Amino acid sequence: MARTQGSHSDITGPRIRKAALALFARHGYAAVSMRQIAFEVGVQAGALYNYTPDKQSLLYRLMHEHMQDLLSAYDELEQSADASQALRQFVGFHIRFHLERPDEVFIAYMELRNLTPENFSEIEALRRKYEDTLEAILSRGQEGGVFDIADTKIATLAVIAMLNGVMTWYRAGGRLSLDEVEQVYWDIVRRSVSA
Amino acid sequence: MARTQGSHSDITGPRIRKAALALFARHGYAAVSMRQIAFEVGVQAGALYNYTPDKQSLLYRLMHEHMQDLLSAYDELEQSADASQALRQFVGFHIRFHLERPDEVFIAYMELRNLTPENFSEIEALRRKYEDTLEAILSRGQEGGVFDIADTKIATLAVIAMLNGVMTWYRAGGRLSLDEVEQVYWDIVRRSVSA
DNA sequence: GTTCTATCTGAACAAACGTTCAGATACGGT
DNA sequence: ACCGTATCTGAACGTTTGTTCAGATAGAAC
Repeated sequence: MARTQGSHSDITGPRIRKAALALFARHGYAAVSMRQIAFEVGVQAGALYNYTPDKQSLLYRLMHEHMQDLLSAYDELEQSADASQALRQFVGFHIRFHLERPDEVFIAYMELRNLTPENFSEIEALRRKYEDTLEAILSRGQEGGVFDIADTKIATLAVIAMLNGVMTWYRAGGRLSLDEVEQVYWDIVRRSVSA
Repeated sequence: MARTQGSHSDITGPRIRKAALALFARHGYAAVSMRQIAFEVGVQAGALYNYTPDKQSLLYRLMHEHMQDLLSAYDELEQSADASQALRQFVGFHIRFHLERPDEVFIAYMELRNLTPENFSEIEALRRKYEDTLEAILSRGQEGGVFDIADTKIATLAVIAMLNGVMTWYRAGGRLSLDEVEQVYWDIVRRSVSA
């Protein structure tokens, strides 16, 4: 008989979040039931409530942790003083970080509307914080004369949107390697902002 | 007493689709019930089934009609033989067409996963058809030497992703007019592909 | 003015939903 | 060997879900 009760599973919590992540990404938050998540973990639905107060918090935590990871990972990079170098760095970082976490990324921007207003505000603030790091690079280059950008706010959003597009088609082992993808996108981005 | 029955309402069908469109866009397909849609129309849930065999078909039809509209609207444009002109035309068309239909656009690419496999294939084929029109322009310009593009397939997806980003932030009456938005994006696109 | 029929109501269906909780269980500490 | 407690089960709760359908109704056709 498999061990089913009593053991203080330090691993059940992570397993729940992992299962929820995969299911939310594939079917969408609203379309996934607590019972499906529980089944994936190999547990009854009631047991989930030892690890989350409710379904909404499960979603919020996934998104919050992802945004925190994103920001702290970028912070750990030592940014080049040269704006052009910094931009190249950003492009590479963004592509690699996001391609490594397709499920988190998908959720973090498809399930925003399923957050409560308060939760939404917090996630949105983190996202803007990330966007601001890119805009800072663009503004710096603009002032330094290495970039020629009509509107840095729009350019920021345009670049991020473009880079995010990678995730809709990139597949490991496909026609292009990660390095090639990075190179191609850097080519496009560089020229779209260069003086 | 309001007229509630018997009248062959040629308008109920469109009203159902309109309500479904708005609700799906705001809350997501899975989170919207047939009763909510019916309430919005001012009718009982059962009446919806005079106009759609099921909820899934309602979603599919909305997406299919949108993609058809997109393709036929673009076909009606007389495309310039000059690749650069054609690209500019595409950018303007894409931005305007999509900004005029925020709900349809939102659904057409957020609810793909809620389609049955067969329905998904059909919508996906239409989307690829649209993307191919852009790639044709880029390839033409590449061969003619007016563009310098490393990979036209990626460039196609990158441009469309970038343009789609407009819808996440543009609001009528905001800081920029539609003409200005179009101009800024054309600037970015032009430079990202120019020789 | 009667009949016909498309349209809608209102109730019903089984299934699934998120969440709660008393009770069973098995491990860690003693 | 025993206890204490964290963990999980299993059943239950009240709602809501998509969908069906017999019957009511009102406009169209004659």
